[in-house]
Amino acid sequence: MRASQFHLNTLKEAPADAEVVSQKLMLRAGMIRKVAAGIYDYMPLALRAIRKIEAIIRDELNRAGALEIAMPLVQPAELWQETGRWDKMGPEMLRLRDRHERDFALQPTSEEVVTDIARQELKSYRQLPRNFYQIQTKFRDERRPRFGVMRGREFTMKDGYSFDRDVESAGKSYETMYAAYRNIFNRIGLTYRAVAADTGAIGGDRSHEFQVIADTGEDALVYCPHSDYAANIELAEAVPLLPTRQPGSAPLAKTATPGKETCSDVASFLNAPLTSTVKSLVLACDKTYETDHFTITTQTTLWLLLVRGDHELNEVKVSKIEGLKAGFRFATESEITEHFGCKPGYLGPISPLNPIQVIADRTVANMSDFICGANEEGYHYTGANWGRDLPEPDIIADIRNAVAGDPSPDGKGTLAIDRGIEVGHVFYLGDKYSRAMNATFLDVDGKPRFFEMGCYGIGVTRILGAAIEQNNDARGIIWPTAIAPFEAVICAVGWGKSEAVRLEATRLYESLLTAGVDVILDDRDERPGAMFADWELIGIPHRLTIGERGLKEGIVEYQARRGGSEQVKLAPAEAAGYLTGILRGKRTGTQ
RNA sequence: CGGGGUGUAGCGCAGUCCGGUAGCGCGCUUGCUUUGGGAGCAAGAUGUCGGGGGUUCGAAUCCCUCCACCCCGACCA
Repeated sequence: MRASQFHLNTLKEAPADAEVVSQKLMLRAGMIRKVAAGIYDYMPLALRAIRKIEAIIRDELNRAGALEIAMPLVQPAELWQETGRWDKMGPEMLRLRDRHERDFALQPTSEEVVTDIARQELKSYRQLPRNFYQIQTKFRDERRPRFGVMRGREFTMKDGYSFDRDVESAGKSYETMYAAYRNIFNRIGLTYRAVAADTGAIGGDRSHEFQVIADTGEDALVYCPHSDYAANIELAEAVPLLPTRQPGSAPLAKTATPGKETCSDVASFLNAPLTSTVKSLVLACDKTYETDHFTITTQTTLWLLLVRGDHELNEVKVSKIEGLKAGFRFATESEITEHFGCKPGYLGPISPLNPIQVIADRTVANMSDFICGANEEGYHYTGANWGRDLPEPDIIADIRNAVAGDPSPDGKGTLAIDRGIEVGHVFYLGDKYSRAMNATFLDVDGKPRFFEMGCYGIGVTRILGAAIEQNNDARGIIWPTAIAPFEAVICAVGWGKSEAVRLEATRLYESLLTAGVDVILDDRDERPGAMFADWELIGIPHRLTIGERGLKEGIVEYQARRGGSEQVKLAPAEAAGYLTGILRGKRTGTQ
């Protein structure tokens, strides 16, 4: 490709509404254009990177035995009604009507359609296992699209689905996909971590997220540097920090703490460690039922949850506790005042105005001589002890977020936390969809059985954003070579006036093309500063510069985008070989 | 959806309080000079001032209304 025939449109300033670095750089590099909230044009540079990502995904999935298909973007309501998701999905699913007033949805995912394929196409256990995937546009009408392509409404996703005859075989399909995902992300060349993830209503332990490590990531990843333990913080077990309860020695004392409403304020006011305080959080569960045909009554139950003062409540863990599974919210201030006889900031488990179910974190349950609110404005208790000063908690459970420094649940060291961007997810579905849609095959005994399913997603366009979030500097993007819009650029300095530069640059360009290098020749006759700034912003990983000045000394210069300003001086005849050597080394090195 | 904010040239912004010829920088066009880190000079082109309604002799500016976009808020690739 010659730059004079390509479409480049770089900006010195990013549009004001761009927030994260990947969005700013993609807009400045002219890769994307915003058409509406969360909806973008992908210009030639971006599409080249997307196609490379897709090619790697196809290659690895095909190698792993998956089969590419294409399912419709516009899907009939009937299929979604079969699984009940037509009602469950809510406004995130964009619905539309055709001219006959029939309901359709723009697909946010394709479990229903692919299960419909399976129940019609897969009739015998002899056809199993089978794995279908597609790379296709998805639409999710996010409440708040943001971060450019990282959380768009329209995006490209690879979604795949496996069908197996039993749980054991489905486990193998899952492992095969997990391994394929590792190969895919290794080849793409980003630093990532595969972490155990929440399985929601399905249960079991077969759900892993592939997270690109970046400080700007929305997810927290808990891992053990000394073992292979790694989990999303939503799931990661937070072990009790006190092995057993020590008997308390301090007397219970009500202490004035005027105006001190947070644990850290109370701790510093009382000159006590934050770890000796207990944080009280009040949740409410609303249960609605019809008392008769005309009246709907709401019954609200309040729960008091206790975590240590320096810990945070984990709402995903809470949602798995019996009695809170149906859903919960934070109690309102008036509900709290009514129940505790005191405003938030001074709440505690000792003698609330009305009795309440108490759920203590496992660490809290072993604390002694702790500090908690006295249910009286301006006062806290010190020296509180379970059993002696208040009843044992009704429920003891892991309800806090793990924090860096916690012991690893596998006992092999101490946990650390990274932030990550979720770019892939493998998930065991079981027979949730096959059962709902009556999708069966005939097993070896001649009896119909439900398919055991798995689903596997990769956010193709999100990978672009994640790659940039992870790899950028003050000058712009730094693409991993495997997904760069071009592997290399030749900057021809003085193209317009120097015959020697034109000849040498063209010769080098041709020999790189012959060697199979994806190279762009910058023949725009721009000033060198402008060329360098453009390609550094765009993030092309390898650059060769040819100018009259260098040619007089018999050299062209090589410079890597990453790694500062060191230039390698090369004889023009050896430049192509030098670059292909680097690229070949890279290619084998990352696999 | 709730709260906050912004809409003026392709991009970044000023002008709005206090109504009176629509501006600046970047980019774009033409010419000359320049040519190894976003060139200089000169001459240009580009706006329904987000839309609609109102007040006024006169509205980017004041009033009403609608819209779009952004930011902050616990289901997600």
